[in-house]
Amino acid sequence: MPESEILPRRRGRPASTAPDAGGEVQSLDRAVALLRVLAEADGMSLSDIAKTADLPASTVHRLLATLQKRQLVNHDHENGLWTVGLGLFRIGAAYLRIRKLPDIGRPVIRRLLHETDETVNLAMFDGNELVVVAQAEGHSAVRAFFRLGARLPLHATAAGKCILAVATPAFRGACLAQMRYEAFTVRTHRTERSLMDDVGGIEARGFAIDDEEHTLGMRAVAAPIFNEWREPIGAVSVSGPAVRMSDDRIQRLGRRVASAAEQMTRLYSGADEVLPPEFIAYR
Amino acid sequence: MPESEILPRRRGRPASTAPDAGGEVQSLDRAVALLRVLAEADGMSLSDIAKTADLPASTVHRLLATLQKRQLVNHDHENGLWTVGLGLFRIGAAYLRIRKLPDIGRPVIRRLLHETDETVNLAMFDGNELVVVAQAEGHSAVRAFFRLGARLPLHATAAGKCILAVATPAFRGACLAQMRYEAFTVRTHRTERSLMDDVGGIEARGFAIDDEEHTLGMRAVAAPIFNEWREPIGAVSVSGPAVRMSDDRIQRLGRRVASAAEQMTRLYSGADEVLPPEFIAYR
DNA sequence: AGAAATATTTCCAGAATGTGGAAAATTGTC
DNA sequence: GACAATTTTCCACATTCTGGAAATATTTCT
Repeated sequence: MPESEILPRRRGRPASTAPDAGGEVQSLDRAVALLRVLAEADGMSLSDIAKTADLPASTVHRLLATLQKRQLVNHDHENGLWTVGLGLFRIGAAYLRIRKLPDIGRPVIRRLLHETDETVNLAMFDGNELVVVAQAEGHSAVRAFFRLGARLPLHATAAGKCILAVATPAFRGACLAQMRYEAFTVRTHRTERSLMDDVGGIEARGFAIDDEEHTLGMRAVAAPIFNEWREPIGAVSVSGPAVRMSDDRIQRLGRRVASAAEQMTRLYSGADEVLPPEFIAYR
Repeated sequence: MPESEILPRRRGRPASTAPDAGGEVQSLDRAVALLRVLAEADGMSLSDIAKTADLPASTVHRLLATLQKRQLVNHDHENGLWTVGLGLFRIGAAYLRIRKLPDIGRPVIRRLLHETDETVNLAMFDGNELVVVAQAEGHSAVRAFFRLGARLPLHATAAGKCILAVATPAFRGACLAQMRYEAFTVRTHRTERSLMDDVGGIEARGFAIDDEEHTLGMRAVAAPIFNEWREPIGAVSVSGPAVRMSDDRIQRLGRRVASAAEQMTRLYSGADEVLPPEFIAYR
């Protein structure tokens, strides 16, 4: 089990380094340009769009008609104006769900890696489980144990336990009710009592500790990340071999992880401006 | 209807009534299909996408490469997975017409969440469909069923039914004519008669009720939000597990949702000034 | 370790498909 | 009422897209 898993690398023929390698689809490229034009102004006539995009009206009309059928643009039949459609919003909204936390977290975990030289994981909580969505690997011999997309058990990882610690009592109860207490090592919590004794101390301390509970010889610390409603949406963790993770260093790393998590919470909920203003409107 | 205004009418050759008149651009149509696929999953490989969209891998690759150059999709060079991109979000978010309501509604739904401790959804109606544009999730074990960007069926949700209830007879007729009555649960309305019996009582009551019609075990209440012309532009709903939603509580929540909707109507139609000045510029 | 299977990217001949000028059908203006 | 402006459709032409196959890599067998 403690085999250092290799990250899933890219398969297939590698992309050439040429700047415009790969395909070029003219009609699609033009359609995207039209969407950009439409996004600037709210409601344009066909001829205005054609003029702005520098394309013949018939071509613009054909592209818009196709987009309209897919609901990516609206065409007001009263006044003939074209606008960006709800369908586009629907697709665009998926971006927040999928990419917001990883995009925000990447620079933070990168700095964490450089400071600690241990593996850093960023995991998202989807209501049932934690999923690793970004990571930075330490350069040591012992490498990452979770790969991108790996699921972290709530009862046997620092990330999972810190989520339990900050959840509402009702939600925590629901999680505990269906907990299966799979035993990964001899130190894995196997009863609710044992687990909750551990979890109870996390909130005051500010971070959770995994003391060889998932993998023998590995210790980790983690802290939760919140959204603007103060709901935990994920966690950041630092893990390394027990020989390097003395109790003393665990405390220092724990405080560092907690401050990194706080920073990500601030970024995620829009306190600081690192993302385009559109983010703020729809969080 | 006082429709004697000198509204600018549509100019140019009128569109034919044929359903698929106008242009068809295959490559663009396919690209939109790919975006839809990507929006559903969080990260897919090329071959998965090709399989799902039922297109040859080389074609998919060419389209994705074009979209990537325009930032509409991301391609992770580490693991080769494709996701929806920031550019897509930026264009979708530029949909100014749907921007005003979420901005206004956010504080209202936040208070609604704190008062009720149940999931609150704010959806916008664009004449064809209802789309969730903001939400506040309850802290309980049972969570939201609709996420941002989700489409709400008119016949099987409280939000949809309250829109039908306040629409003009002509518009309601048009909606009913193309209603497909998809059955989500055993309680979903499956005939126009059944649906309209329900809808008929909504206006007098002030709110609509979804009694496990979309999801078994879930009940919800909703009320419509109007613009300054008294046209319904969206709805706010509160939903929770049936065990917590007694008939008695449904009545109380319904009245509360109705008053929240009224407040949003007032704010939206400009009775009170709560928005920052820069907002005006975008209207 | 080598072979087979799987995956991504590029290439290219062939033709399907998109292109855009022109015509048709309207509304607005003088 | 004629003319200008605008949107939509039409259609001949060849540009542009298509998709099978090859190239190049990783993962999994044997």
